[in-house]
Amino acid sequence: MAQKLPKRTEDFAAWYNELVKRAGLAENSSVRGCMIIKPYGFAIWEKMQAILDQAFKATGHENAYFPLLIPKSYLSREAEHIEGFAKECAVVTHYRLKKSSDRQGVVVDPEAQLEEELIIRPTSETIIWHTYKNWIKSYRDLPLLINQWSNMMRWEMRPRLFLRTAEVLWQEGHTAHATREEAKQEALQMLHIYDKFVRDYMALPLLKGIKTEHERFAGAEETYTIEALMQDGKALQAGTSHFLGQKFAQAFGVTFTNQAGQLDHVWGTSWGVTTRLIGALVMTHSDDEGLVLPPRLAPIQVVIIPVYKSEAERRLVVQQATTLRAALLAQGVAVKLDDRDTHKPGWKFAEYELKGVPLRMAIGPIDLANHTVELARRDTRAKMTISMDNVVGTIQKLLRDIQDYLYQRAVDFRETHTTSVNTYEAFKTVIAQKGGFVLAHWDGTTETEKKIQAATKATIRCIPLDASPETGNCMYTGKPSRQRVVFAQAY
RNA sequence: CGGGGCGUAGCGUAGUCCGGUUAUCGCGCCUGCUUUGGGAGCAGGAGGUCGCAGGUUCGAGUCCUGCCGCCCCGACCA
Repeated sequence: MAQKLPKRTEDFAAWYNELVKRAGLAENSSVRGCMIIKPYGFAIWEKMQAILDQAFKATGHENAYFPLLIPKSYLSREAEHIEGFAKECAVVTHYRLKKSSDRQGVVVDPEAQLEEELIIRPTSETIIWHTYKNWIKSYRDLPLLINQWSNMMRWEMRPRLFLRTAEVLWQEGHTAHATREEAKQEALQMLHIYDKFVRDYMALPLLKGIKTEHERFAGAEETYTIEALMQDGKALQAGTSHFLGQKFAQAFGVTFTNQAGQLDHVWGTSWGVTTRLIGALVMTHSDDEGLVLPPRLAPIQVVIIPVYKSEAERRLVVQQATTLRAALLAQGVAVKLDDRDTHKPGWKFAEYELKGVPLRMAIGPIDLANHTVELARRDTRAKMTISMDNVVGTIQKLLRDIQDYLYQRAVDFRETHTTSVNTYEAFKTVIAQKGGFVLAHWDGTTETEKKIQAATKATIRCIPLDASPETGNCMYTGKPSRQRVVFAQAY
């Protein structure tokens, strides 16, 4: 008898942690803060990569690869940027080891010290803009639309699987443009690509908005964000897209001659999403039985489990299951037939529920006699017996239904966990007791923002992009405000 | 880096206060038989430098000193 997961309502953090490990997504490694992404978790990331990569290429971006190591001096070029990242950089100082004096182990060879230390990239703006200086001379070289799939490292104080790790897998896009307007459009375009991906594939509704000055990316002129709401009422930043203005072009001397023959600095953007998306996926849809995956990202969409007693029954059932698997594969359904004889059906039922496989098909002697199969939905846990004749069509429809249902359920959750307040007292109560997104008026100053954060742990997640203007007074200072902003406690 | 806690089999743990034959239990693992439509049962078996290094003692998982690692809370954060 295997152990149950902790309950979400009792200990959300423990539930999440156990679920990630038990479902086979990832585990902690012997290097603090660095996780091992296991095959099942990596399969989800590969699906995410494939879909996003296609969307990037469809909008004219090309993939490239820049070095992991960045000369230290590059990071001092853009003042705000270094301010934001200096505290969490891993530094390479030597290039050789040697046997220790007791011959038992190795030590760093003090004679192999680097003249200039190298920084493991916390993000690649600096080395990329250093390179762009050589690539860009004329308006004819623009726009330059580059993406890279890579890893980066930020020495986080308190790591958590997928949500906050020291080493992170991600993609980072870095583009250069001839005009302010074009760069800004690019940053917004990529935000919309993220939004569409997260909504359509991850079945997760998002809030699109602008970060306040306080929460803005170090070195950006404007940061756009997509914010998701988790089941425990905390917000999660799922992706960001930055309009860099001319800051990095100025810091790295990236200029071009425009059509009028004048020299100007180029305009930049950068945008990225990380394996944190997997954490968002887990925390949004899953339940106390385990993972719940939306069909469009599930590595296995349907699992077939044969049920039998005798060896003769086993042969007949597996034969039929193999035929059904082939029919599903032919229609592009990701199906797995688990015909291992080393585990019992009940064990497999629980196992694939833990792993969040959207649909389970059980087939046994009774089904062979009745020309049926049993289907079970992971999301609603509903079971149904259907005729074998309709299996493929029914499954395709159910997969679409599950995708839609998960999205709708997440939308409903977000709506019931979004609250408008007009007073600071009401704000504090909602943040402390209910959580979720809280819409309130704010006077636009970092000072007020910091005071509210210090008192309630809630931060301004974003200034919504698509909200209608509404005049009011800041709940904290009473000063005038033109729009509500979104507060929440966040990961 | 500040505060708190914990290191005993692959995992989770009892024992540590108050030192004493062979270190407890559960899960998992292996073998056999019976089982197989919701995490099977019975029987047998394997698996341990008690985090590391010193010290006290006739005797240390247990007491003392130092070190290392991990977890939780805070500051930080995609």
